[in-house]
Amino acid sequence: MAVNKIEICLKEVLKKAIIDLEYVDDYSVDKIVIEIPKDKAHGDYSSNIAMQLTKILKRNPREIAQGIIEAIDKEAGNIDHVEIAGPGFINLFLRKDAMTSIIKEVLEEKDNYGKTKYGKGTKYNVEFVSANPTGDLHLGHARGAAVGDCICRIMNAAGYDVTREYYINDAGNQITNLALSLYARYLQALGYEKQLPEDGYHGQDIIDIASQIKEEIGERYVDADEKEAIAYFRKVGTEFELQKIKDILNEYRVSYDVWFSETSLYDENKVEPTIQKLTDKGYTYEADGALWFKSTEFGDDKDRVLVKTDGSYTYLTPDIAYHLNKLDRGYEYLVDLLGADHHGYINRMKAAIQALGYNADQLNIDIMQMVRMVENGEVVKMSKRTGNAVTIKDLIDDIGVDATRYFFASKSGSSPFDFDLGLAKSQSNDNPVYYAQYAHARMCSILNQAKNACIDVSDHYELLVHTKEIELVKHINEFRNEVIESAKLRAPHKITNYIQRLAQLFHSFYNDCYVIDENNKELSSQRLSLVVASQITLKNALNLVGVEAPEKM
RNA sequence: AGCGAUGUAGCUCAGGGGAUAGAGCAGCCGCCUCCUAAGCGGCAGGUCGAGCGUUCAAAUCGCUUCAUCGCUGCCA
Repeated sequence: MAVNKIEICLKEVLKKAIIDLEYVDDYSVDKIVIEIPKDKAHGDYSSNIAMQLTKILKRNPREIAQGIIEAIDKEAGNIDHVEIAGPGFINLFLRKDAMTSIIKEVLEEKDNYGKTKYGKGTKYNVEFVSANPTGDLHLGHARGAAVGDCICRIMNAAGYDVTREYYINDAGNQITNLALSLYARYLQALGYEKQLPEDGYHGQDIIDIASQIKEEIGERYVDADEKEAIAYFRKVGTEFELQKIKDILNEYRVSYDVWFSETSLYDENKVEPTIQKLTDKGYTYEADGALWFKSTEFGDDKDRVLVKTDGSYTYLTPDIAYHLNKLDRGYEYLVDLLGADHHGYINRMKAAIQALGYNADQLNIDIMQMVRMVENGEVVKMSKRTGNAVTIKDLIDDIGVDATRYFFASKSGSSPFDFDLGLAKSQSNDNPVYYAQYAHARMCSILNQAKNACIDVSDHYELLVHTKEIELVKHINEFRNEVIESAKLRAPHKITNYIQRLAQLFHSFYNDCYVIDENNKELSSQRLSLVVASQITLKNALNLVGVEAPEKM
């Protein structure tokens, strides 16, 4: 489904030409590729249709192209002239005013410009971050949070119905461990001797929480039954940690629709019936005193244990119940954003949902490659200030929400990347995000000046014929396509690339085309319309990656 | 050993069948009596890890190979 009027029109015109020429009986418009050439000397758009047709027609592509350019209806396509180039490209040069009509559309749609119904309201559940509530979120989570949040914003804009979800692992051993660690720190805070568990949480955050708890409850659990005490610290520890996670994500401008508790799976008895379902379908067996899931029947490397010899579940078991629950809630597709260290998880979870009657392609697990912090070419594991792993908080404090988010959103999640903190800090003023924000501030400044000079936007644009104006208009015209592409690939960096280019084209236009000119109000007014369209588009694009569009800098 | 990811400019990364391979940062040279110089214009910088294949066309697809990282629990 195409959403760009000009492109639809050009494809129709090309289609009509090849049918009129009897090159083909019929041809799907979707198969006709037109693209914007990198080099504008190759036209506003180009098509490789003649080269594609060589296979069917068994003729020289330039010959085929010659036929097409003679048959093409230039009037209907708003085409100025057509050229054949290279091996058989058809380069289309549009009339100068062909694309300026997009300005009017943008001015009318305002905040909605860029939004489409492309996704047809398909229900998606996107789960991301889902870190255990046992400590602060760090570097890897910061990447997952930024990318996940951007994906949701972008998919929403492209017309998908997206639910953002966080799975809280609040039932496993790690929470018991948290409780034991807190209990120890609590007693220590009151001056009692108590050893931290061997594999306990040694971080400063645990000490801080314990001290807060001490302030609230005093010595209440000093002489209490240990079981009772641990149950208390389990509950209160999870609440504290979760609240910290919510607070920092909020500060990071990441929001959720659903916070799903693992414990609720047990409270609502979802786990045992899930195992039963697998057993009923014949996908489990007992061996070595454990209950196994025959995941190999669905392409996994080996079968997986569901119930351990000691009767407890592996981590996988509640996770299967959780994924089943999500699918049963009516989402057509699930997306999980996971760190690269969890990639082994893909096959077994896909196996599980297939065993439970769903399709493998309903679960999309996007793997986020690792983030390493590097300084002077050395990998740094710890924050210099706190001595702990680098947290989102460190990033926000050091380089700011906008720059951090933009930085993560700019990189494809599938490539590992080295985050040079020293560089990010020292060059924060030259960070690409400021380049884009500065462009926006400039636009707003012009808008203010125009208001003072009593210049208003125009609804016709025939004077916008400068190269810089045309280039800017063409890029604005591409925005909806770019949002759709980005949504389909779940690739926010497509949007930051778009933003970068938009800012660049605007800065260049700004230098060559003076907007406010009291002696030429008509041109001023038309240019002002272009500035408004640029400002709306840039603001909407920045919003898709959760970055502010400042009016002043 | 097997599975996965990655290898593109000095650095961090885009491009993922199509024309002369791009951006930001770093470097060099120019541009403010005029809407924000956090800007613009220009220069320099590349065996797209290597090899073989598929194709009219390969950085892009396939195979081989080298390198780096991750995973290969009845941990979560």
